[in-house]
Amino acid sequence: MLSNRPLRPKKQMYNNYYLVDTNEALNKLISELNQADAFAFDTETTSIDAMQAELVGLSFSTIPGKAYYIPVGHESGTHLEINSVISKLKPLLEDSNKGKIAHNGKYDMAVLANHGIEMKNLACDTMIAAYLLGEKSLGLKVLALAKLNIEMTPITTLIGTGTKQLTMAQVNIAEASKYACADADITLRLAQLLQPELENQGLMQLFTEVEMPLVPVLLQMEMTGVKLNANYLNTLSQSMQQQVYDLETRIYNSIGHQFNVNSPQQLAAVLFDELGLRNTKKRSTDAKVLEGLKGLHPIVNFMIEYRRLSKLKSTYVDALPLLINHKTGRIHTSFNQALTATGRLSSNKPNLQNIPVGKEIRQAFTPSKNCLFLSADYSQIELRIMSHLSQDKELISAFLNNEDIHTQTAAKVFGVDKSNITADMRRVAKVINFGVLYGMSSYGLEQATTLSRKEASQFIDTYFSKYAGVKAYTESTIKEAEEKGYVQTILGRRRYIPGINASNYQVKSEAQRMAINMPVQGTASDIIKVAMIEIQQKIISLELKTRMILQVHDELVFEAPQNELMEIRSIVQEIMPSAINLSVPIKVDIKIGKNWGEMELS
DNA sequence: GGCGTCACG
DNA sequence: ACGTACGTGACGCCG
Repeated sequence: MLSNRPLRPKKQMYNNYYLVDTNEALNKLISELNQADAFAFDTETTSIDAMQAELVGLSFSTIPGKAYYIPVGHESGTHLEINSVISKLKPLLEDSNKGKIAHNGKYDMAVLANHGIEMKNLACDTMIAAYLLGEKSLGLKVLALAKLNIEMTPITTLIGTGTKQLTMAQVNIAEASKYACADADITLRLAQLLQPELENQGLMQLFTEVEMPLVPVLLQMEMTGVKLNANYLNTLSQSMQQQVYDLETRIYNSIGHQFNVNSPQQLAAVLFDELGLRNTKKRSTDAKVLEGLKGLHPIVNFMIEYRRLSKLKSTYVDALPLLINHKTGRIHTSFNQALTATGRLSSNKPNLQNIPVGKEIRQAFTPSKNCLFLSADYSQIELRIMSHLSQDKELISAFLNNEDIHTQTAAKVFGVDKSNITADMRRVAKVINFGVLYGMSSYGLEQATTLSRKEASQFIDTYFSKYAGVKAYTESTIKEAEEKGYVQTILGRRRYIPGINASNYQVKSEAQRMAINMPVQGTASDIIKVAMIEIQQKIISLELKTRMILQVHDELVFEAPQNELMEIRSIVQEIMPSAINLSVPIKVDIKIGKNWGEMELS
């Protein structure tokens, strides 16, 4: 297949790039920045990790094709002294009337924060703009080629690769200057190109009122971090190590030889070939398969427990303490705002959005001295959103009347009065309610319950006859996707669904499920993002010491001094439910605790 | 670097 | 008849 890339030649980088290494030149640049409404900038540093990065230089651009580089941290060559540069730039960067344009501005803001600059007014982050526009690759260099047809020099040309890789501080100033100026220049040009596209696609409000104001909120959360009780985890690790060792021994004894218990392939050989245990379809050894093999051989229960323990130990108990920052003594996750297909955030290094529920691990997360944790989570937010988007009468009335939604669904699909719903019936109904959000199939429902395919199929039919609005909504959403090629949230966030008109059944079905789920999951994300921005504004305006520290999709966790607890509780209880108006009330549950593992409703 | 597995919402 | 639940990130194995 031929490349989609335009055949016209790459544009030449005609440009005026200037090195700023005298006070005169710096003053001239500052006056130019002062006269501009907005400017693009970029930082050069010694590390991709903002918490470790040392500032090497800054580049600025106010006019396409023209840029300046201020070296401040090169190991050789002469340049201005870093602190004098910082103090001269600080007023401009902290001026909230001066718009800043950057590519992944959260990173640059973190670097500046480490030099005492609290940057204000990130007006356009080109990485996030590209994300909202559905660009597949968000790197500056790739976007420059794709959107501007400009081929930029990769950083490896300057610093090399592998173990011999240099840092920017070791690159000579003239080379670094050209590179850094191009970054600021291209960022500015991209902003000028992408902003009209946002406008055309109805994404500008989402961009300027949600995504851009969210950046400093996330930065604050990342920089604050969270305290971790490493001593506790280290002790826990030792006792887990003993248990893991004991389980390994029992596993080997049960079959008479050793093997690598961590190898699914070797385990499959033991279970299916050697022991001849029931071998359904593939050679999967996942938890569900093991669950089905229970009682057939002693190894099965040992393996189930071994998997649980080794997962907790390797992923959390052992890994988390290693990520404690030596300067702050806390762990600092990184939130990715431009990754998911639905608009959710993601969290990495470490991922604090998948810490196991329950006391054992979570109690290791503790508040600072004299503080408590307060967590606030949206109750059944996605079903409430489904009721709003679908305008289904029965779903809406359930939430308006504060009914137990799973009990109501159970009553409808089982055809039984609410007073006669058993725990089992409610459990099935809960799975069905979730299934609706995912574009459920009879097979999916069968797998998630003990129902047969036929029963599952009947329940789905009954569900859609009782909640006709939901059925109509899923059908119209799929239709919209087929016609437009994308679906959207309440704030206009889009997800393009390329497979929606595919002839392949499987591709098409997957696309349909994505189309059904994204507006729901994405709207939940819109709502919590708005709430985060408003809560943070309130915290700042009231000069509270409370800090927002985590977001786990439908939950916010705060660290609050004892004497601010009641105030932050009422702020959160005021703002979260009213962040975006739906056709149904939004409910928020608040818990307070002395660690993340022992939170109690408040 | 892809795959299987499993932690979360 | 088709053959799956939606969205993530981290770990260990294997090649």
